[in-house]
Amino acid sequence: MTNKPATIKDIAKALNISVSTVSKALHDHPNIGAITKERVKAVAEKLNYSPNITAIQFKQQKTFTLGIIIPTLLDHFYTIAVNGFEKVATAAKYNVLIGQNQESLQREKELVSIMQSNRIDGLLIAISKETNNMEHLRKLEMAGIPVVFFARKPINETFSCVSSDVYHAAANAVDLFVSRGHKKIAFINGPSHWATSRDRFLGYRDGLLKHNIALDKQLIEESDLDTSSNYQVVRRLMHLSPAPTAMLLFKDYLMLDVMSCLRKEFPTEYPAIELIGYGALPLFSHFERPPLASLKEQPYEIGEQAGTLLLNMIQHPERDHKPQLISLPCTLHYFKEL
Amino acid sequence: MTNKPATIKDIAKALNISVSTVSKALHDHPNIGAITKERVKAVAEKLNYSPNITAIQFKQQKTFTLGIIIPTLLDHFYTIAVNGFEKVATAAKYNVLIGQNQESLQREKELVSIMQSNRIDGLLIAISKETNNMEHLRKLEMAGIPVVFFARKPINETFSCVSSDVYHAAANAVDLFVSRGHKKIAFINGPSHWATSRDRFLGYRDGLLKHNIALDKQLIEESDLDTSSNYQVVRRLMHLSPAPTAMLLFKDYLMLDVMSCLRKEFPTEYPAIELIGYGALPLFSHFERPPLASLKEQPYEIGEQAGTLLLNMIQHPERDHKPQLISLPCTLHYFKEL
DNA sequence: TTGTATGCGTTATCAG
DNA sequence: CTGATAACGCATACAA
Repeated sequence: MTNKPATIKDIAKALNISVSTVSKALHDHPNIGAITKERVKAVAEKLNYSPNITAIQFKQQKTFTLGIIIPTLLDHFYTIAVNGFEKVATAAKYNVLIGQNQESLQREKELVSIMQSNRIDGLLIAISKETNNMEHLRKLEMAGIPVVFFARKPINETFSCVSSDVYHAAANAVDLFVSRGHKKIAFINGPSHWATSRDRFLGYRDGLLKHNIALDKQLIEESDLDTSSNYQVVRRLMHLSPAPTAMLLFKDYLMLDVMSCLRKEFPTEYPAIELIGYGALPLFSHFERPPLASLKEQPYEIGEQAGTLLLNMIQHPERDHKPQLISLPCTLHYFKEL
Repeated sequence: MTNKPATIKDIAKALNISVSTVSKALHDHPNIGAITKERVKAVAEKLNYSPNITAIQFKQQKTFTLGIIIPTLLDHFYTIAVNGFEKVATAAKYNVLIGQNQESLQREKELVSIMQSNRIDGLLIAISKETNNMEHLRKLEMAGIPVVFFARKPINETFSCVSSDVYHAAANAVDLFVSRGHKKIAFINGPSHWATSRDRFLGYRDGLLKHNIALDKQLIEESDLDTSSNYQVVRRLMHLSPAPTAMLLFKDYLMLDVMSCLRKEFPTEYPAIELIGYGALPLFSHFERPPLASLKEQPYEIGEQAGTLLLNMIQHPERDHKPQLISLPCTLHYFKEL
């Protein structure tokens, strides 16, 4: 049949009443008689009526849609965050539009523009590694669409952000390394313009300080998060003398590359080297020789809290929303028995 | 400032011309003068005009939005399929709404209903493992919204479906096992009401037949795809005498559980057992003791083709769209040198 | 070549 | 308690 969907007009006609009465009846408006309401609802049911959301969106100037932009759906940290975000969004009757920037600023701008013309009510974003300029996001804010960052945020940018407490996590990792006798603890960090990289570094530095270990710049590297760069960095570290006996890694995905590189290119040294990453990927449980540990983050909760923050900004635009920084604790997750 | 976004009205007022002229000018309508077009576009630019998509959607009775429902974003097969789907959707100027049924029929129905009231123009779906009844999807079709299945489809349902050619893949896997001397080849399948399970079985059966190996029902199991079920099934197989020396597995995620179970509970037998799954997960490249092989599927291409099919149905509703079954070849991907 | 008028489905305001 | 009507932004048939 593929009939056109029924509208309130059809209901009105069927009952010989006005559309406004129908509209009110369907919304249980107080000054509509109980009998009328019932009759309207019965006909609505019979005609298989379902409100035309596009009309409502248009009329209300609200889409009840939130955007979330992440680097890639292939990283479980982000997909889990999406799930947490969707939970609070759904609970508040909002839809979620997901976009992947694929670590490209260009793509990210396109996505923001598409989402803006789709009239999203708010945006949650983990910026691409290329994103060195926040114009496209400031523009959104100017247009009255709140923006919340998560996981990644440049130093000195005044947006709200929800992320992991990577500072204390790094310090804890150093504690563990030191307690296991390590002195040459290398650190491979992520992009240095991110606050979340800087905080990892500070935690690492203060952790070493606490144990009276001098900071050795040679042991600190920065990866741009692709495999060939990761291999390069490991080679550089392993050719130091003495080479590090432990490494703190920006992310578990980086740790995977580090492990592969060590296994293939430094097989004799590898067994003595201990590694700690961030993320605690479940796949390590399938490894026969897992890394020492990983700092387990809370992506689901990060998504939830970011969503709550965003909804709050949307639902109370009149309030003054100072940028907030929220960080959720990480826990050391051991893959080996100690 | 958070000014209201500019509309064509504003542009018209600024130039003292009519809205229809503006509308046409912006669309490069043939019978608008070149000078007028330029002036309109200049003002549009200056006012930072961006069309109100909600109004267009409402007016055109089309949302230019496609839905895709998958079991979970945590399975890379599906996220890659989403990417392929997004590619063709984006190229055709369509947006994509992603939903996860989390293997729940209940949730799937909710998603379909939400997407329907959001007036999606078409739906691509990999049904949940609980989905034994297609009412909610038939309803969509009745409402004129085309539906295409992918990866999973019940036997005997007349929907279009794009999936892997699992039949030949299974036969190839059996060939490889036999060439390596295996005679006791177990098979752990997925839900038996899916065509994609039945086809795997047929390929397995015909593969054995070709090599004159009798089908042994004891060697055939069905998993309901959760870890504890997977462990149970492996235990049952390993307690046969003689136990199988090779196993063909419905999916790589199942293979991961099989490997863990074998490693933990059958450590002496494990090294002699060879495994082949479906999917060729990249994570196996990080394993020191990877499985024998996996049947590499083409999720990206599956997403693309399903998207193309769907767009075709949307853009040419007048044509008669008989349900099509498309299957894309798998290739044997070896993790070990043979 | 440009302008005028209409309608898409809904809600809200106001009048009865 | 119910009804008539305007308005949201845009595209388009039709008029000028």
